[in-house]
Amino acid sequence: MAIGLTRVERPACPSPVTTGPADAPDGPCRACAVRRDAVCATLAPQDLNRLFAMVSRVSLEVDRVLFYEGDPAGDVYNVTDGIVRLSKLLADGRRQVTGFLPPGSIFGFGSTAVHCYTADALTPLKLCRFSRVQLDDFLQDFPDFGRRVLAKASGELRAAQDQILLLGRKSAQEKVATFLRDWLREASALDVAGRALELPMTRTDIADYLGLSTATVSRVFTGLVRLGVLELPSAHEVVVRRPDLLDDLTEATN
Amino acid sequence: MAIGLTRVERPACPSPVTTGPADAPDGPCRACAVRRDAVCATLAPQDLNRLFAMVSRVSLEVDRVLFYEGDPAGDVYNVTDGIVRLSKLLADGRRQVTGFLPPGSIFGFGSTAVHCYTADALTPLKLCRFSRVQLDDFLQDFPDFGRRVLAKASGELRAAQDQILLLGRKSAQEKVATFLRDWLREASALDVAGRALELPMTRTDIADYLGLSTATVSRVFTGLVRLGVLELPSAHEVVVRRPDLLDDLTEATN
DNA sequence: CGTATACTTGAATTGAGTCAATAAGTGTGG
DNA sequence: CCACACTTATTGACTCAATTCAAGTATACG
Repeated sequence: MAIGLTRVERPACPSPVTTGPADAPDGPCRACAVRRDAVCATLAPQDLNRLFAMVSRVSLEVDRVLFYEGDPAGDVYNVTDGIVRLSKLLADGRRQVTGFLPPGSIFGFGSTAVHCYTADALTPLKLCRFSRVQLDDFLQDFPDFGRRVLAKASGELRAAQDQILLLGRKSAQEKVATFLRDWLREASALDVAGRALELPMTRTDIADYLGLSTATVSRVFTGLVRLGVLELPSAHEVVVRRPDLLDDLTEATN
Repeated sequence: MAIGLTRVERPACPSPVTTGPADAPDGPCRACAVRRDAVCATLAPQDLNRLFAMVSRVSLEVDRVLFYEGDPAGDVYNVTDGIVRLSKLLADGRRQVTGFLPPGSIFGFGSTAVHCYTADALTPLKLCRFSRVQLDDFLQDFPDFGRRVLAKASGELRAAQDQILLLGRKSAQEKVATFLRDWLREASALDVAGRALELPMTRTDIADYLGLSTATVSRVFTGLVRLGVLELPSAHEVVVRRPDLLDDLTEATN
């Protein structure tokens, strides 16, 4: 089996736009889109204010890089808007996307001196940034906060193990079907179901996420259309006509 | 590409042997093999005693199952001796080994109602078992304990992401070389280097860990012997003659 | 010491990749 | 508003790495 080659160059200007706490919605955090999901969800209002006073808000345009694999690490991020793309590279340019993080996710915790993946903006992003030291203080003072961070971390671990199963043992069709099913689930938790679903990532992103080539991803997509499972109004929109069939295809029963 | 098929049946008797705290070494935990690595490492002696009073010690023979994927979850485990094998199955029997956990690892934390992998004994095992409720109490009372649990969890996450890169983008030879290098590193942290290294797992385990077939694993092994990188005194012993070459093979430079 | 299990190796097959050509969007500026 | 350039997606023809199938050989164990 040959290996996907997606060479990624460093863009000229990776610097994100940073602003202080001031520009956040009036009652800070009150109007936050991930108020219910994020690690800070169970903090009392006054504690939330204390946390908010420590964070800086970060905005990032599409494809801008937050940090590169190998950069010195020290900050923790909480996604409030948009989707973060995490990826790793091999020396010869082969890329593996390790995750697409929706709002409510945190990343960058972990105690390595350098980041072990690149984080960039799949869609326009808004993040809360705080330092590991600040995280540590909060873990100290608010056990429930720590519990929620641990819960997020173990959720990520669970997802990673599912991805390991997918990458190690599933066929191309099963991989794509699983990806679409999961994306559908995630979206319908927020969006309205039934309508066309937006796929913000490119075929290359999907291929690098599933350990395939773009050609194969494309072929499987058209195959699913032929089967009547999907419609593709455009390259970045999917209508799942038969969620039941899609589900069957995520895992052959033999 | 076809998919590895390793059908796994439920053995008749999966029940582990459990004993109370009583049978532990005299000053409990004092003589524990993972005293320095485990989550409990930084607890003060009296806190350690409190923790020890809560845990039950579990012993497991080779290939005995601790719990199955899908079993109701509720306990957390700390490996003190031996190696735990974690694996997941697809409906048709394809297996993916998601990890081999050495002493000092914890697993089973995470807040799902059921376990999302099977845990069994790759080698004779000794574990500390405690409930999630007890873990929670400890997180509440000892922030430093919580920090160490989080550090373990993020270490596992990092390892999982490395495995995702390996499964998604590496060739068979790169996969096997990476596996051997990592195993060597891990062992030399404990064992004496230079001598024959024990590989307790079968070729099937390795194949299911690397997303390959046993035939391919076997062929790559003999290939590495031909290259002068390895010697294989027996199927479960490796001597790494050229660690430098092995390292080069973990990732093609193009 | 025989029987089951695990490992190796060869031959043939195949799923997914590479390479390459077209098609379809997406902008940008005249 | 259209023409040009550029990127992204689809599709076909061919290739190849890893699989399956099938012996044959070691190894372990009761």
